[in-house]
Amino acid sequence: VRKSRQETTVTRARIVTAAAAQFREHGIAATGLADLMGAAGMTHGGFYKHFASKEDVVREAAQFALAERRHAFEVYARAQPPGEELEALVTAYLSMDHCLNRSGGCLMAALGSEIVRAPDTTKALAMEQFLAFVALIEDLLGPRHQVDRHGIAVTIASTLIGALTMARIAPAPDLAEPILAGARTHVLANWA
Amino acid sequence: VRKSRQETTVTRARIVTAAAAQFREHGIAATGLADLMGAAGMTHGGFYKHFASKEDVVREAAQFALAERRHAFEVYARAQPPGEELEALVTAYLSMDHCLNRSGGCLMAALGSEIVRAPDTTKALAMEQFLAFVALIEDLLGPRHQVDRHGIAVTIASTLIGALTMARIAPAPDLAEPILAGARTHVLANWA
DNA sequence: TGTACATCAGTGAACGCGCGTTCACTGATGTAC
DNA sequence: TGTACATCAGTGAACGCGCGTTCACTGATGTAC
Repeated sequence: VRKSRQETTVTRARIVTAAAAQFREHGIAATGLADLMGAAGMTHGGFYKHFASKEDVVREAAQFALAERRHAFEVYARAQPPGEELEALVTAYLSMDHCLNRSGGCLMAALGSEIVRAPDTTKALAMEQFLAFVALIEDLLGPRHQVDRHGIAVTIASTLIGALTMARIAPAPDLAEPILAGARTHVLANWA
Repeated sequence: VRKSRQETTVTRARIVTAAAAQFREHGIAATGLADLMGAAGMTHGGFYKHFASKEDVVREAAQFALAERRHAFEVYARAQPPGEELEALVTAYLSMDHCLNRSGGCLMAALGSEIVRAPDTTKALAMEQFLAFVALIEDLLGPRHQVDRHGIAVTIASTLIGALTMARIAPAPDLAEPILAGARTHVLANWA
């Protein structure tokens, strides 16, 4: 049942999208190729017509998810009134919506400690995307911060990722909320 | 080859210690019971004389590792000259030593995103330990911070965990170092 | 433009492998008298 | 205190299962003339 070149491209993209969601929802190790292909609406056998190995799709899914999320945050932040961009980004990142939406949220918060053990090529690509996110924050930083803007942006990004991960460890939303709120309050108090 | 009650207790503790190191080094899903028991100097069959399931030893290893690390940080910090305790803790947590020592370091940074998917009992225990770490930081916070000390401590703890995780994603130490240094500088500038 | 053939996306069965868990067995330890 | 028996920590083989990967096959798509 050969498919046209255009259909093949679309199918491949559908697998990457499904993989990005499944990995973030259930973790990389816990997501089997059959789960992943099933979520993309296919059987597992066809996987190797698109990718050479599981590690291959992990790399592509990570790249896709990180770039997509960063782009969405950037569009959202830049649509805000001047001077409120950073506050909007921080508030959106640390929202209960984001906390509950693992499969569509930040891949670093969803898979951070699994990426640490990924092959170097995957880690390098994740680091590139992290630094691009840091660059976005740096760009949104108000003019009152003149020295070490990069260091401040690294700190803010780390706080967001750390706080969201901890909030998700909370076994109930009423324990998660104060973690998100605390981080939001103090990041904004210091830098927005 | 029955062992004495005392030996049995020691053996059980050895398994928990080995498990805590193996899980932090290689991840929970990637560590098999055979690896874990091998690291404790036994064969895998004896595992079920001490634990009811893998999830059981995960829970105990997490509890142990988090409590042990927090205790060590507390002892270290309180041994510093008055007023320098928080700076010492932050510096130690964000050191390259800690970054390279996954198997003996902070379990949240090593396994954060795997704990998110653990059963609620494990998540609850991890959250308790996180809040105890937050309480330690709150206690070390200087007297110039009077309002929302808990919120500040939550933010600092999140920043430490997030920054260490990101530093470990860096594929080389020269990319990890500025992340640790940036977070250290700005946490100390704001709150120490 | 039409025809014949090669290509290849997707299916579903099969592969070896390592996982968590169970079990029969061993022999030193604990207990009862 | 000594003896007989029950207990149980640890071993190593075995269990079923699901994993990543391979493969023969199908039939629509792409290509060559």
